[in-house]
Amino acid sequence: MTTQHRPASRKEIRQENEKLILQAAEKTFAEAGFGGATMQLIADVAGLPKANLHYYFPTKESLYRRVVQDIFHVWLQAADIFDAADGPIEGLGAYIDAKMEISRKHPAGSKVWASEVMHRAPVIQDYLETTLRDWTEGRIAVIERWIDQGLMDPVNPRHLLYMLWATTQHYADFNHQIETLNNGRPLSDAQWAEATDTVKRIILSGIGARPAT
Amino acid sequence: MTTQHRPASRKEIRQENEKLILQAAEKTFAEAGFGGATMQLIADVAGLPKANLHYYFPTKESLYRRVVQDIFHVWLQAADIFDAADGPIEGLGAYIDAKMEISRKHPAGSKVWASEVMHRAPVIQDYLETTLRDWTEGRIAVIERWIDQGLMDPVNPRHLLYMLWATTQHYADFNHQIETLNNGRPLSDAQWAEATDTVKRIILSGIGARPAT
DNA sequence: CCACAGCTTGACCAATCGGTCAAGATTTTT
DNA sequence: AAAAATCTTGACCGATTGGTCAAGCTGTGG
Repeated sequence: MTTQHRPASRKEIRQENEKLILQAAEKTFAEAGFGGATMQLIADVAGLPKANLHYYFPTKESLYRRVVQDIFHVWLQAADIFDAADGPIEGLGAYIDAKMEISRKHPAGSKVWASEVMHRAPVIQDYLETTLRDWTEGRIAVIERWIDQGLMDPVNPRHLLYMLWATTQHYADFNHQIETLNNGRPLSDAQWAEATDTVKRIILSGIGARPAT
Repeated sequence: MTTQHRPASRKEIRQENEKLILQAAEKTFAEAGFGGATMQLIADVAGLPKANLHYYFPTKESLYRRVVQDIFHVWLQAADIFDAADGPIEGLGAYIDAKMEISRKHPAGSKVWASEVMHRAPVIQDYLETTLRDWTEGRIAVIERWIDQGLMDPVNPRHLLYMLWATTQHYADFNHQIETLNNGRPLSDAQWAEATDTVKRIILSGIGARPAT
């Protein structure tokens, strides 16, 4: 039972504890919401005394802000696949794959984001108005190019994007409902594969995507 | 300024106040979450003293439970259209219309539901396991019949349903994000029509829906 | 018109929460 | 090895919250 006790340096301690706290905070905020989560509960999940949290993050709001920002950056990265593609089948297909993977592996992050946006984005409104808006316009331009190239039917790109977000994030945000309707069991590997496949097939077929020759 | 003061009878007073409180509660729970909403704030929105809320609803949780239950019943009603249809184009099309309409008119209700499910349904888990499960199985059977009749491609009906829920509810739950990406303005009538039309077209085309002759 | 049942409300309370603080432990720097 | 900087933590505090209560108010049925 002699666990190798931390020979940790200062920087290591800081990094390790911040990570521990951020993980506990993400989970707790996702499960209880901002108002329902307490610093004491987050501290318990992280295995640290409450006063220690306030040493690293002065206020509950600053901790929450950091959690939401981190999630947002993970989301943005997931979209690089989008650009490297020659057409909608490859690009949108890979994007759906990536977002479904995130929904499966990190549902808590998705829930915190959803909760933040549902409450009118009190802490990340500026991100919505700058980074997200720019990102969205960029992808819309890509989709419009595909349409012009005859690689897909002329559908409204903005609403297509919303549909992709809605569908993929639904598997994270509503995972409890989906589990309940799956007889209380989490989706198996095969079920996740079928979900991803169904989503891809309906959307790609729905927009009349054609392979880039 | 002499507002016709309540000649109200006992029953009328009760109905009127309960409705007032439930409306204020739905709005407040949607905006702040269960933990973030306070009885005092709900009372202010309703224009009643806080102690009066506790007269009609003994605890915050009982008020919240009532709000969620009411929303759930509205949702179930919206699906009657589903059954009366001869095929997917008519049935799913009408269902999408109905749910988009609800998302536009009552976003608060959708948000409360989403929040409840995201937090693992602490108060309506039994509904998920009974009513929602039965409802879902029923609709899956309808869709499977359409597939057998050759009215649409053989897609997994369960994931198709999730896709419908995800997409339509997204316009309510994430209305703030959508508004922000629309230059801070709510969607116009025309934009709502285009959203609904795009969703219907992609999905109905995506599942290869054919008219019932 | 009177007695009773239902409705209203300001004042109040115990519990909990976010946040503070000072004293001690540990590592780094000089 | 001593001084400085950083990290840890139990005890504590003011503010807020959900909920209570008793006294007064208002329809209603006899």
